[in-house]
Amino acid sequence: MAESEIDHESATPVYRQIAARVIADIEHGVLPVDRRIPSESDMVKRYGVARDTARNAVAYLRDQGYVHTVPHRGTFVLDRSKATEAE
Amino acid sequence: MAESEIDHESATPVYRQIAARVIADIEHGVLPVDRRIPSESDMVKRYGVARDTARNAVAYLRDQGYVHTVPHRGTFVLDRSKATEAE
DNA sequence: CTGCATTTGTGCGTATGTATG
DNA sequence: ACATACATACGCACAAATGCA
Repeated sequence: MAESEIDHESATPVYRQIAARVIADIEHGVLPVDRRIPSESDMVKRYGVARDTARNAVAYLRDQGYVHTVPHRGTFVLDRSKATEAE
Repeated sequence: MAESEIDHESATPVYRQIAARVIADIEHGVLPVDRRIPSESDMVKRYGVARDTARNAVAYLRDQGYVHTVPHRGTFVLDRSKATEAE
């Protein structure tokens, strides 16, 4: 389903829209635990956004406990089954 | 914890409060001439303010002749001993 | 070991929109 | 109208670490 384009007019920030896609891929198993999610550059190319925005999306995912970033290697899906979230 | 927190209720703008700290560090030699002052990101993290506010603080410091900014490098302490201020 | 591509880290420049006092 | 402040978003440049041929 490619009905998913970034909507710059939406009230939902672009970085949240991108994060939502990654989350969906995680939830649907497209991105299993330990799998590397698309790099910032990938997001820039795929969605035509600024790197800043891609970084924001990744930061958000990290914030939500979905992934963890390894410097210079990438950002990987975390195992949330036994997550210890504080919300 | 820090005795020096930003006071959002103060009549003194947040950016001026932050600038005042940097100035104090300069005056006290904590930040010697040519030393890079905390980046905008640092200020954002340390004081929990928006980048816009951090930028305002730096702009103010520049305005007062305390520092000079080198694009993509950082903002550095100026030698004011022989300052040529226009005031 | 060397060179190169990839990827994240860092830092500033700029602009827009929103909200408050 | 204006200053202050926050959030978002695009752009540019360079550094540093990693991985692999």
